[in-house]
Amino acid sequence: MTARTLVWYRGNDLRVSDHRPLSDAAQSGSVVPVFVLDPHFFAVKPPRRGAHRMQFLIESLVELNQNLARLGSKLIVVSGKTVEVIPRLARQWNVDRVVAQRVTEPLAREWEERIARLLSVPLILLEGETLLPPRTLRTGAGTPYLVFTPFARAFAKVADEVGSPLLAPRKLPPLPSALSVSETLAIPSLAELGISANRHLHSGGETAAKRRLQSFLRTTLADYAEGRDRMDLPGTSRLSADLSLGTISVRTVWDAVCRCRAAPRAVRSLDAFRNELIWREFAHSTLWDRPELLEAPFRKDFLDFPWRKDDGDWDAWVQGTTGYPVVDAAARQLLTEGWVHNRARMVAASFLTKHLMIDFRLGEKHYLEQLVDADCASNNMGWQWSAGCGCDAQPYFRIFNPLVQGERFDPDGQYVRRWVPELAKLPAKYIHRPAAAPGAVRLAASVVMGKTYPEPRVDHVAARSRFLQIAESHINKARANADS
DNA sequence: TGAAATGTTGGGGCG
DNA sequence: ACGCCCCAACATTTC
Repeated sequence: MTARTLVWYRGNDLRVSDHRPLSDAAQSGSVVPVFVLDPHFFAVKPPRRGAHRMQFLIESLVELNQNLARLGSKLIVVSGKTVEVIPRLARQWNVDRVVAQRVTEPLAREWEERIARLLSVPLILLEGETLLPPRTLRTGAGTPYLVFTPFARAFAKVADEVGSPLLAPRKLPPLPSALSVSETLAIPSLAELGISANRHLHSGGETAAKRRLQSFLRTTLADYAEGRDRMDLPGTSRLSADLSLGTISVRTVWDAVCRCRAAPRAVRSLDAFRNELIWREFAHSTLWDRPELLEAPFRKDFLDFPWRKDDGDWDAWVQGTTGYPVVDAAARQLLTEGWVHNRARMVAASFLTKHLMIDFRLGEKHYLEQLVDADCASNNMGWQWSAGCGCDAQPYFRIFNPLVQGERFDPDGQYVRRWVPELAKLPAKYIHRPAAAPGAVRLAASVVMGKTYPEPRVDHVAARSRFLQIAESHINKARANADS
């Protein structure tokens, strides 16, 4: 009952509510909560996360520290390499065990293996990043699921194992007084990190996360089934960053939705949202079983795919100057807000990989750097799905028409108007296809193709048939090689 | 968690 | 009254 526990906060768990390591430690003696500010966060090598996520991280750490202080403790922030710092502190502070939340990300798993070897006390990993531990769901043959629908059915059968969220500990013991904390830092400010504050970002921290959840349940969830696809409306939960940094636990979200007393017409919406959470489970489960997916396509016939290298196309896609309004809106929203509507992510990813034929891994890396909600597993699954090479991906010949997607899911053009203001004065009829607008309409809207807004970088029909032809021939070739 | 091409059907205009 | 054409509207298939 007098054990001393180091609670190792890893960045996917920045909360005190429903935090199994913290609750577990609080029941068994003294608690030392630690977060390591690792130079890896600032490194250039993937999977680096960028400034948007760093702002959300810092805000979340500040609040985590406040919440721990309210309970009688505090967050100790130490700078250095995680794999060195945690074992050293465990030794220095003479802790009896280290407890942390399990992480899906392969690099984090490598770190925890190295740390476990260096520690002379147990490293205990507890669940919380996902609703169910990876490897819970297996097909009849004992293999991982390759298709979402059967995975979701299997999930439904054991969904009651998710359980109820834990309350935050009522009180935490103060930090042991003998503890040397000479090397601990104040949580650095953004300015100290050389990052200028971005007012477009949602605020981090546990309180903001709970507010977002409540507002979603109250105002958005009932119409989620249709609303989630509308790029121009706030029809989604906006909880992705919170789930990724763990300012709210996915179990808390799941539980809250299951407790919702839904009007009959809203049942479809509840199911649709739960389905999205199960997609997240599927992504984590898949990456857990196949960490190599961060490097290579799942489908073997996509190895050596003839992706194009074209700096001009790449820059246009990154900056939002492809001449396709929805694609450009998505690019600019990403750079500005560190968040993109899911429908726009799909259209942008499809455009990069199919119309421009650029390697999905470049897009995946760019998204990981820019997104606040940068989650390796979901990001990788999304990109491999879009490129058509993932597990349960859409077939390669399923190619989004960015114009049609815009007209269907941004019918008045408000999404485009917000992010591509040079088109704002175009009427809804032409806003998704400015190149097709009559000259007088463009003139009235002050749009000059090639001047105020770029000509479409590729022709949709031509790009579509180029991809179909190359993909089909490559896949046939790969299949023939595999047979022989 | 597509889109485009192609096929089918059925109502209405018209000779 | 009838066949013919046109063409939505919907269904199926192909990429």
